[in-house]
Amino acid sequence: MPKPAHRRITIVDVARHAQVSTTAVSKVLRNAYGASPAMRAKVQQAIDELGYRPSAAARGLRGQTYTIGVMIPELRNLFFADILDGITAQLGDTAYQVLLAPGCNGEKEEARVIEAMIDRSMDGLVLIAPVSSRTRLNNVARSVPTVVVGRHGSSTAYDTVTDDDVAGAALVVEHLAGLGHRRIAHIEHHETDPVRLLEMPNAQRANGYRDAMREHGLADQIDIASTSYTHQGGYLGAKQLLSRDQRPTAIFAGADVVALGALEAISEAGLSVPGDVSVVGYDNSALAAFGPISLTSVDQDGRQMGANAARLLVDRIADRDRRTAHVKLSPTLVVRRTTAGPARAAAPRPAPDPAATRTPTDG
Amino acid sequence: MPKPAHRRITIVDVARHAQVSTTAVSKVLRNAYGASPAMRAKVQQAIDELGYRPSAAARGLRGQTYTIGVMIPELRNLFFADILDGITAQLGDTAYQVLLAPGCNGEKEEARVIEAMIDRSMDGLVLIAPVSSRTRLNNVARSVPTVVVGRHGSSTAYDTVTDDDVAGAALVVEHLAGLGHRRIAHIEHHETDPVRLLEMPNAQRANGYRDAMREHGLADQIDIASTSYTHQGGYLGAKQLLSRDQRPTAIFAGADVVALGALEAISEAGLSVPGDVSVVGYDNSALAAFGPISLTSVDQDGRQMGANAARLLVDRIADRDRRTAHVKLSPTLVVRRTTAGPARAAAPRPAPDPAATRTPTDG
DNA sequence: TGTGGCATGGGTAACGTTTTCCACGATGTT
DNA sequence: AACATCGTGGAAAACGTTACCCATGCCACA
Repeated sequence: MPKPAHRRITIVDVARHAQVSTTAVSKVLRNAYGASPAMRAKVQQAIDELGYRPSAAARGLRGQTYTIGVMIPELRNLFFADILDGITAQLGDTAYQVLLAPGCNGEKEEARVIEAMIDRSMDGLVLIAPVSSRTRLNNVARSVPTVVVGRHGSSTAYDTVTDDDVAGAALVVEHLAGLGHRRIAHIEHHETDPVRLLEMPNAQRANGYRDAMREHGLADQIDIASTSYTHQGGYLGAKQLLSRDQRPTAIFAGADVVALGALEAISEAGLSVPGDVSVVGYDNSALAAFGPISLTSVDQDGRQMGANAARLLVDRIADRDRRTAHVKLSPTLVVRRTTAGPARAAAPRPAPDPAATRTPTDG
Repeated sequence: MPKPAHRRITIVDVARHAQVSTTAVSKVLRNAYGASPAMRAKVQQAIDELGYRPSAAARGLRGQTYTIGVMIPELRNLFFADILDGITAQLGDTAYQVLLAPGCNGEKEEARVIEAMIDRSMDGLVLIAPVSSRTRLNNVARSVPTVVVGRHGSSTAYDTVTDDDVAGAALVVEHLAGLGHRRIAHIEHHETDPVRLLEMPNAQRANGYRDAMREHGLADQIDIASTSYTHQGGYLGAKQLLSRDQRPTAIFAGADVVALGALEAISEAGLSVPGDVSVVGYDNSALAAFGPISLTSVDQDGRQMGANAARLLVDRIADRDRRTAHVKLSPTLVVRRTTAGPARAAAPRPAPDPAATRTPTDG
């Protein structure tokens, strides 16, 4: 044979080969009710012998596509990659296939991508840190099962999975205050939109910072540089903070990249870390764990968030009318080498290597 | 209106609303031949008024799905993200939507993912650094237009886009030899499979290294540590190389992560970079560019590779029988602060601040 | 007045699955 | 014995789009 340009095997071929109806084959494929064990075996054998694979396009026309779409705003963000790992791990033994839609930074792009996923009749959507309006999200959720990850604010249309950013910020303040710091500053991502001010993690972190400062009797020390969650934002924010009359002894950056920018500004100012200034990040990304950087950071078990999202989504696909659920996970603080007691502190402790330092190999 | 639970608008609705046939609407949708400008306008208006969006599932059953699948073996690899950016940028103004399939490290996983994409009747596939056998790739390419990125070896069934890894390795050796180095060692990703030995970039880099060393009259200095392209691989490889009787004055790591591992091993051995040992990476990832690391590295324009891949794929979708094309791009070397002349060279330079120490320096 | 080509529009049969409904025999119940 | 029930299997109608082919009207040309 030269090149048969194989016509794809269809359910009809399988049915003929097993000498049953296509209905029967379909039932076996979907584990549906109404097929005896004998039938199941017979059909399964035909499927295996012919190497049959169902066409998702055809399935989508009537039933499910067994496809779950995940929207990721930024592929380079390692935290998002962790979430994705959690999703795929949770979905590993199911029939669902995960597909990612890349390149959706900005509301317009995001809308386009979500539409594209709906057009492709995906069975469910996981939206990671979406920026769309609440109304829009509700509309989306009404037309397809949806789980929103990393955005606060509960809805009756979609499930959510978040990390407790307020608690994360509190962990940071607590850690620093426990080390003896009082002038603890924060670099936040500037936000004006009133809804986002409530729902976006960055705003929650800033709120958590304020609350925790007050709780530790440091209300008068609250000092926030409002820039953006970028390397440059960290650099500029730290510069701003360091130029204060009384400069902070500790900086809580709202994200790891921000902390890296801050580190550069601090070093540029001729100061040392953690000798003169302690620095804490957020996300516990691979960068934070990297030996030479060794950044104290808040860890948000991304894998578990992803796993929860996947579980909720599969549940909702099975029962579209169940009540919405809102999972909030607790972060932990990973102490590394960018935090220590303030220079002017009483106890002249020899800076001990914190327990969280890692061997070079598990970076 | 309470909650209509909107039935999706179909092509029939549009046809009725515009008072034409579904065939006409379909022609307008696909920019197909046989529709007058007047017809186009009328139908387009109906589409806009009704907010109609075609169902990809239904389309896939007869024609195209306007979906392009990209297989990425490792999301965390920033170089792959660049490639993806190039693909989406090139496809930006077309009707195609890019979808990513994650979690395909390993031959088995890769096969599963590729099958999944074919099942979903994608119009074309971009496979980034696939590990499947040549036969398998050919089979895939026979059933769907395919472009393979980052794997050498030409095929008559699929197009390829690669970076010239041999040239890249030569750039490194040239740079180091130009600085006066003679003992230039290499850390490679171990490979035994004969096909991969020819086709995989890592093998090509090792070959390029050997060739370049010979060309520079350094054949007797060839020294390779065979580990893996991971952080740990770099750490162990460097440890191995540093324990040689005559230790190398320069290490060419086959990838940036490998270089980072090597940096840790070097620092652990009490040596400085680039004072005692120069280090070069490959990929010019964001990590390499990061100020405190500032790693000299080979840059492979990932965006351009992606753009080329997308262009080739769209071409092939349009004409499945055209000859296969094989694009090979040239890398460049980005010199940063991890390379300098060898310590025993003539000039008694004061040891500069090695980039690998923890204190952040600049941007 | 035919004849052929071209531009335009539509009718209809796919495409491969799932869903809905019905038939049939076996079994249990009154 | 008559009647409901259950378990199993199949026929046929969707699902929304595109491909294929034909009908029509118009024009140019012999």
